[in-house]
Amino acid sequence: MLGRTYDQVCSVARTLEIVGERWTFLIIRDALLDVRRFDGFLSRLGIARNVLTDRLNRLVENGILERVAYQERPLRYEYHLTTKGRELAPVIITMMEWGDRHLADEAGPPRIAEHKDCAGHVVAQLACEECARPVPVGEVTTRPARAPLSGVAG
Amino acid sequence: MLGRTYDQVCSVARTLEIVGERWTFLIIRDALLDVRRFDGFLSRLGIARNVLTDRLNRLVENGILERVAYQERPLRYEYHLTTKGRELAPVIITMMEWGDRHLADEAGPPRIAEHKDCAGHVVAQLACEECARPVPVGEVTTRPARAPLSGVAG
DNA sequence: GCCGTTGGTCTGGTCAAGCAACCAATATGC
DNA sequence: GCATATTGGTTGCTTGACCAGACCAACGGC
Repeated sequence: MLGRTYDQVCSVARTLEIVGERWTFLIIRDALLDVRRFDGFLSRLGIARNVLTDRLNRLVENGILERVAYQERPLRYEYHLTTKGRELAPVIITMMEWGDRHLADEAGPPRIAEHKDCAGHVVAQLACEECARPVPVGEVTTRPARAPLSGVAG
Repeated sequence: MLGRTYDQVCSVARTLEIVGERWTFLIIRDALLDVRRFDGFLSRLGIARNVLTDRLNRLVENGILERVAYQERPLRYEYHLTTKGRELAPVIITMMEWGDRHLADEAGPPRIAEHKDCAGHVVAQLACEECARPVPVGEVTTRPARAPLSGVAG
């Protein structure tokens, strides 16, 4: 992120180095809503052109987006989410839910997640593979998975 | 975020305005690991002191952290997560999982989430309230929840 | 009275973000 | 053939965020 990195042995820090820059999450959010072209991102986000260029390039470099030609003469590309990129949807939906719960205005949530198959409401949750039940935030801890090499971060 | 805001009717954008700045997610990650003092964050993160001051103040203003005095003379505060702040844990765990899946090195994930009660492995997942089943990323859409006022964002 | 601890503030330089102008390849209208 | 529009950028300048390090302040211990 920002050229300098967080430089930590931590999957959260590593993830943020790729998607933690300003605008990046919103670009991915829009890509999940089927925005694909430079102009589309530009007009929806109100981002500076050079910054958008930079973010799209970085996302392509990191395998979140891929460039797909949609016409020759002039050669033009669309930016499509890869599988790796689409797998960021749970992160975004989880943020959306938190925002809905804590930052919504009177009108309620602007947008809701839905199950394609049955139109049911989709929620993000933590689940225990042992108990096979949803786990409330208060019941989660984390622990180091391997011998702590440097003792830093997690 | 950055003084200017994303200015969108979108819970993701609103959330990012509060926690989307550089370092903020890592501060919350550390707070979830029971780091509470200025020096603690400072030494674990390698963040500039003035930036840490700024981020802690913003998190307190936004009700993610609260200042709790732990001694008088000199008056010293710890920074504790509020409930609102602790509810960001699913966001961070979801990012951690994505990083584990896509960015881990040979040694595997540095840290894993665990259910306090049964020591089972905790995973983040999307679930349908209708089907009461986990929902794969490919089966989720979002739709506007109210009449689209401006037609922008979600 | 001096050092160490904790939690900052201040300063000055670097680098990212924002904005507007410009560029390039092509299609379209006349 | 020339002007104009469309799409997707690049360039250059300005502003402002981030960084490192110095400094400050309140106190405890010796």
